[in-house]
Amino acid sequence: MISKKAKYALKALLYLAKQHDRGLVLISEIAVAERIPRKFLEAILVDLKVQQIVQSTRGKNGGYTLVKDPTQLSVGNVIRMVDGPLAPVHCVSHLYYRKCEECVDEATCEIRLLMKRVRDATCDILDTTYLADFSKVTALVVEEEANQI
Amino acid sequence: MISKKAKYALKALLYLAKQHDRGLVLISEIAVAERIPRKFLEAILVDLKVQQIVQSTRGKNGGYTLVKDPTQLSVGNVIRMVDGPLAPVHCVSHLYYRKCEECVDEATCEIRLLMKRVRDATCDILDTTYLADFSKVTALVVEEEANQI
DNA sequence: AGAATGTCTATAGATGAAGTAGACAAATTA
DNA sequence: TAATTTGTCTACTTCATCTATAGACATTCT
Repeated sequence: MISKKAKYALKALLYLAKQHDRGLVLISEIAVAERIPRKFLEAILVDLKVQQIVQSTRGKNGGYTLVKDPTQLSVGNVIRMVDGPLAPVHCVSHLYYRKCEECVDEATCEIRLLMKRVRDATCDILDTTYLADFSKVTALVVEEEANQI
Repeated sequence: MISKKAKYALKALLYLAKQHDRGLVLISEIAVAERIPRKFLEAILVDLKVQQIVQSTRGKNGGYTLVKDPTQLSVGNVIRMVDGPLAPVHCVSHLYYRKCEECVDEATCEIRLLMKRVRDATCDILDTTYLADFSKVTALVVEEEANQI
């Protein structure tokens, strides 16, 4: 199960991707549109800013924008930033690998081999789906590209 | 991430499956062999008993056995019993379905569609892998079948 | 100066994970 | 029957994490 925080982060980023051509977007606008508790969203956006996914400007007419290209930012990426590993057990995670304390022999642990298949299947999906792959976003990206001509 | 409890449950059941021909197995034997805290394992086994996966006898020479056929008991089944849904979000779970509170329109929610793919991929693996599919267990099942001739 | 924004620090309640303690009940066997 | 060996039941603890909320503060624009 992914956390609400990760779901909120995804929705917020997707919203920003949709509005990308509009420039800065208010926290409260995102909060209302995506039904995310405002203060909670604030904290999430700060995290995403630290990760250099979004950018912000303070003061009047301030707000947030996406900095990372939606065609390069995968859902797996976002979830990992917020929730940590996608893998069902640490011992099959690539980026968050940790040995199981109780495991007698990792090399022959059959639970591990099974979980590795689950991890791979999950990552195959989430690491190859980018924000731009969501239809509303794609439409805008295409539109943007058209404008650049 | 699956819980330690679920991992312990799996390991304990796999151990019971391996020892199936030996009759009753002590909690403490499983605990030592699989490095599971004894009292914690006790609680897990009680749960599994309620779910009618295992059976127990009290008193001297007591212990636990697997009641359910290892060729019929899937890993997905076990994890669900302990941890609940395999799906990454409630709204794509079959057995634990729940609407997302914040979701504006479930039918067109693209995060949901993506998560559904993840759920399906996960379940495809875990619901078609049975305890008997683990090599050590299979070996014993085959052996048992041979003995029945 | 004042309004509209994001930022920072602190806190809090609920929940669940992971584990522990100890009295109790049942079965065996000496 | 008494002692021993098992599983059972109830209760508790500890710790972490999730999901927020409150409020003062800093910055920018007009």
